[in-house]
Amino acid sequence: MAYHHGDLHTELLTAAVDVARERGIEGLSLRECARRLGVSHAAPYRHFEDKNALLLALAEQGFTWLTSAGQRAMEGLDDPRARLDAYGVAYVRFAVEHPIHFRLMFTRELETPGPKRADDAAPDKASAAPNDAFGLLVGAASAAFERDGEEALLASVAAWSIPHGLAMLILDGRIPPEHVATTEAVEQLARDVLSLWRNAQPA
Amino acid sequence: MAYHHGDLHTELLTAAVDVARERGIEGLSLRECARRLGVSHAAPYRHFEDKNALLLALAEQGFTWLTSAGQRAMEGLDDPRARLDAYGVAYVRFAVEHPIHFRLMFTRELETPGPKRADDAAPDKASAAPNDAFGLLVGAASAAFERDGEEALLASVAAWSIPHGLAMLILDGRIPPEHVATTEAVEQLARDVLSLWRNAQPA
DNA sequence: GCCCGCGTGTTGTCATTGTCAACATACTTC
DNA sequence: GAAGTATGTTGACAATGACAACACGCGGGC
Repeated sequence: MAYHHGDLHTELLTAAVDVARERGIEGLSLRECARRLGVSHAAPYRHFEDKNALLLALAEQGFTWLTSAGQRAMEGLDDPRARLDAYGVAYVRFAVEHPIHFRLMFTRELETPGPKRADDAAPDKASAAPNDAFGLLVGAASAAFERDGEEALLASVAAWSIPHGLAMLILDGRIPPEHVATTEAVEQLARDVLSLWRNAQPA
Repeated sequence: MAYHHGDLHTELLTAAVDVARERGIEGLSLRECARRLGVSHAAPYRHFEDKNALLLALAEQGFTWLTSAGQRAMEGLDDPRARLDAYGVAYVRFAVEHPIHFRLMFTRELETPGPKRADDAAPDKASAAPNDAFGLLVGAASAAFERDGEEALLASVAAWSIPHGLAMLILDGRIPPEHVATTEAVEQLARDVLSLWRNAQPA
């Protein structure tokens, strides 16, 4: 399994993130990744079908990490509302700590690989990770809002929109710098925003 | 002023949107735009310094349109809360109706042109449009939340996050299709999400 | 012990693209 | 009518994504 580079597959993933951090996602190129790892320009194609596949793999990784972060944040909390808030804060924090992943998870026109044959046994392994993260949220939101069925979905969308929007705005530099200077500041901002909505208007 | 193509400058903008709609933003190329307009591959460079400048122009156009849409939506409304909600619904609607513009306005690593000389007289004309749209929101949010100064900013961020997050999620196909099938459905969804938060939790 | 096959990596190549320089042309202004 | 400038064109170059053909080295079957 290990050959020239130990594990070129995972090294490509981390190299891609490095390159994207320096040059932006648009400026990411497979050839540059290969160059940094000291392999030839075509080597990546032995591990990823094409550039899009590598980006998709990063997005998948991001969803997995996000799910873990969410679970960790809610660990030990019982109050549904507190759990939902904790998830929200963790969500924003994740976005700030892994901006490249987060952008790839969402911002991208998701180009599903396009199933060559529908009769394949593998049941959509590719899109499992996002569903995990979303499922976690739906559960937390349903409990917090005490809704079921269609209304639970609506509540989930609402509960998702706030941290998602905040995260996006932060990543796009739309929030004044002093509020996003440190991880602590970001968490505080997320908490403030969430609580502002909670107490928004009794009527 | 009008020459070969009437007004190649604006035609390039609309052509770019067309191409982006078909091939995705990543797949947009200046050469393809030129091809469609029947001009040579270098013609666009007489109207935009480079590809990034064209994208920036589209983003600018988007902010202008968004500001208009927001103003139109709030027109005739007096209740601050109603005004803020109207802005939110218009915001989401704008994103759905102009997805390419919206993505370019936000999703993009904003590459400011990088001022060659700071002593130039023009005071940042490029970034005026986003500030208009944001200013409109800050006003509406401050009024609705009855906050001032630093707290008003926080309220604005909160008020911005919801429609922004919802819009992003819709654009990324994360919302079940039946909720985004028509413009009416989208507006209803936006209204529901906003009102859900308003009545979230009295305590 | 030897051979074959396959996973992995390399070299070479092609079309597309962003960008620039040099050149050409039409409209404007005096 | 001439000069100047805005607009377009042609031709080039380097970088990139992607593919094909080839090379190497390790495993299993005889």
